[in-house]
Amino acid sequence: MTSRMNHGLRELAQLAGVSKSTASRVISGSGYASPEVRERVMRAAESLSYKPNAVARAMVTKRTNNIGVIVFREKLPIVSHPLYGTIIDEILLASEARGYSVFLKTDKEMSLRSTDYMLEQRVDGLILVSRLRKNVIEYVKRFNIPYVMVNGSTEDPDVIHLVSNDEAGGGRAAEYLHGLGHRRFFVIAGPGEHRSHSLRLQGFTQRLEQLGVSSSSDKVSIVPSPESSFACGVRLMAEHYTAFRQGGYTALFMTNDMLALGALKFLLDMGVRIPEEAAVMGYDNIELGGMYSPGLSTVSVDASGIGRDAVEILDKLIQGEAGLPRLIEYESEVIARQSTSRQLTQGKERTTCCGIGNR
Amino acid sequence: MTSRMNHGLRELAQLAGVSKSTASRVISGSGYASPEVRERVMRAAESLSYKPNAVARAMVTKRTNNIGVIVFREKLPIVSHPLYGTIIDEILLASEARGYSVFLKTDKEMSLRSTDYMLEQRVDGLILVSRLRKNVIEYVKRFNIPYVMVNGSTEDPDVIHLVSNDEAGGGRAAEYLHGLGHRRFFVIAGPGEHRSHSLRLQGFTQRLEQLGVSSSSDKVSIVPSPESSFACGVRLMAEHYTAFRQGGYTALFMTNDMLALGALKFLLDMGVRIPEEAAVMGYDNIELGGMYSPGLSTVSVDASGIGRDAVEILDKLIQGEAGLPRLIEYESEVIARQSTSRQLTQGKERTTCCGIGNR
DNA sequence: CTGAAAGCGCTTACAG
DNA sequence: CTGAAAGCGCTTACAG
Repeated sequence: MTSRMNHGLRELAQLAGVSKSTASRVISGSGYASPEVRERVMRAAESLSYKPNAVARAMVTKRTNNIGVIVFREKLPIVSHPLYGTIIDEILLASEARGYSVFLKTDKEMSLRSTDYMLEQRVDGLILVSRLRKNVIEYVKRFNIPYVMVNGSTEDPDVIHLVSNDEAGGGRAAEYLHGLGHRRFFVIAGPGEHRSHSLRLQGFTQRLEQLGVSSSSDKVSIVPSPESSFACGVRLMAEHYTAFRQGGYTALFMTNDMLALGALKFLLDMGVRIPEEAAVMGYDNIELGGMYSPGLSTVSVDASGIGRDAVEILDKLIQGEAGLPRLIEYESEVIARQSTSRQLTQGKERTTCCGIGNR
Repeated sequence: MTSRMNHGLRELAQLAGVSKSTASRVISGSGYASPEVRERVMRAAESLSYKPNAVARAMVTKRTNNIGVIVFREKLPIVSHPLYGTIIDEILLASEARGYSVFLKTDKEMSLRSTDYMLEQRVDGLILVSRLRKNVIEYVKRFNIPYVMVNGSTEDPDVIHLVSNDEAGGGRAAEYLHGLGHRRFFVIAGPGEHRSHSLRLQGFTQRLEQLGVSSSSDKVSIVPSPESSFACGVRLMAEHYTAFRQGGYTALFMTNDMLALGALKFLLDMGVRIPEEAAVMGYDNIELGGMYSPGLSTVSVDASGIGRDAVEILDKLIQGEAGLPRLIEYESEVIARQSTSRQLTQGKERTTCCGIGNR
C-alpha cells in the first residue's frame, strides 16, 4: 500500500535506452538532448506514466517551488472568512500562475508550530496573514527565509507588509457620511489592538474633527467591541439601542462589515427603517454586503490586489531581488449602497453574472 | 540567497559528539538512545536551531505526511465560497490534528494539471472537492493513491464519496413548508447537472406529490437556473416576478442559499414583506443566511462533519485500512428562521459569541 | 550531444 | 545503546 508511483528515472532511462542523466535532462527540460533522443524519452515517459519525484528534485536543487501561507486567527471562520477567503483565493491563483504550490495552514494558537512546520518543509517563502504575535516575526527572521506579511501590524521597519490605507479610508467614510448631511454619529469600533480597526477609527474621528464635528462631544458616540464579529455587532447594537435612539444619531459607522451587518440586522429586526432613520456603513467591502437588503455601504479593501501582490513580491524576494518597498498600501474608496442612500439603484453591480444561458 | 537552513544532521551530530545515526534517532524519536545522549542531542539541536529537513526525510521514508486538496470550480469564489470555505476550514483543522499538512489547489479548468502536481509532490492522499470531470477520477485511479471525493457526483461504485442526503433534505423542506400551510410553490432550481441541485429538487417535488400537491399542476412552478449563484437568484426572481405574483404562490424554495438570498434580496428591494407575503427557503445553511434580515430558513448541510470525516477516512485509507464504506451520507435538517415564520425569536442562535469582555 | 559519478540530507537495517 | 554504510530518486558538473 505504500508503494505508489511505480517507475523512477532508472526505469524510464532503461526503457528509452539512454542514461539517467540524459533522461533527467529531457524531463527537467534543461540541458541538451538530440530531438530524436528527446522524442524517445518522452514516449517512454508517456507509456510509463512517469511522474518526476518533486521531493527528490527539491532535495538536490534546494528549491521546493512551494510557498507556505499561514493564517493566524483565533476563531473560525478562517478560510471561510469573507475577507481572508478572498485574499487566499487570490494567493492561490497568483501562486499557480508563478509556478508555486501552496501549503496552507491555519494557526489558532498563534504559535510557532505552524511556522516550524513550514521551515521543515523547506518552503521557498512564507506569507503570514492576519495579526500575528511579534515573536513569530522575530522567529522567522532568524531563518533568513523570504516572507511577507499581509493585513498584520508591525512597527518593525524590516518587515515587508501589505495593508490597506485604513486611516485614509476611515476619513473617506467620515467625509461621505458628513456630505450626506449627517451630524451625529454612532460608532462601533473593533478591537483597538488591531491595526486596521484602530486606524479606521482614528481616520474617521480625525476627519470629523476637521469637518467641525468634535468626537469628544456628544455628537459622536463610540462603543468599543471586544471582537470584530457579526455577533458582537448584534449584541452591542442591542445593548446600546436605547442610547442610540435617544441620542438622535442618524448615522452609524462600524470598523468592519461584520460588525456593521450585525448592527444592521438588529436594527432591521427592530423595524428601524434603513437608511431613512439611520444610515449604516461598514468597512471591507465583503461580498455579503452587496447581497444584503438594503445593500451595505462600505469602504473597499483591495483584497484581490493584496493577495496577488503578496505572491508577486514574495516571488521577487525569492529570486533575490533587493530594494523592495517595505510597506505597500492600498487605497480604499467608498462603496455607496442602499444602507446610506435610498436613491441608489439596486443590484446594478451584479448584472455581469448569470448570463443568458437560461430560459 | 539560496542557502537558508544552515545546519544539517552532520553538524548536529558533530556538536553533540555522536554519529549521524544516533542524532537521527533522537530527532525522529524512533529507535534507542540513552537519556544522556538524547539530552545532549536535544541541547545541540536547540543551540543550532536545527530544523529537520522534511523533504530529505520524505525521500527515504516514502511518506510525506502531506495531503493534497483540490477544489474544482469554474469561478470565484472558491475558497471564499461560504460552503466550500467551511469544508476547507475543517479539513485544515482535522489534518493538523492527524499530523498532515495540506497542499491546497483550486482548479478552474477542471484539468489534470492540479492532480499531476499533487502526484509529483508525492502527497500521501488526495481530497477532491466539488464537481470534477469524470476523467479526473479515472486518472487518479491509475496511480493507486488513496483519495476521497467530497460533494461531487459519481456513479462509480469504487469511489469513496461524502455527500449530504440531498433528496431527503429536499423532502424535508417540502414537508416543512407544506406544514406551514403553503399550497402553491415557486421554485428556482440550480443546474440539473449538479447532483445536489437535481436531488434536492427531486426530493422536494416528490414529497409534495405525496402530500397531494402535484408538481405538474400549476401549483408548483419550477424555474431552472444556469448557475447556483446569488446573481442568478436576483435575476431570475426579477424576470419571473410578475408571474410569481400573479400565480398566487406563497412559498419559494431555492436549491441553495445563494440563489435563495438573491431571490430574497430582490423581493425585499421590491418591498415584498417576508414571510407575510411569501415564505422563502434555501438549502446549505451557509453562515450568511443566519445573518440576513429576515434570517433565511434553510436546510442544513453538515459541512464541518464532511470536512472532518474526509480527513479521517483518507487517513484510514493511507494507513491501509480496508473495507471502508464507499458512500457516506449526511442527514440534513430544516433550520427555521424568520424568512418562513415571523414567530421565531431572532438572533437566538448567536448568543454564544461575543463574550462579556466589553464595556 | 551523452554518460559515469558524486552528492543532496536524511533513515534504516546491520554489526558491534 | 551506538556507529558505518547503503540508499531514497533525482540533478549537476565534468569528461568524453
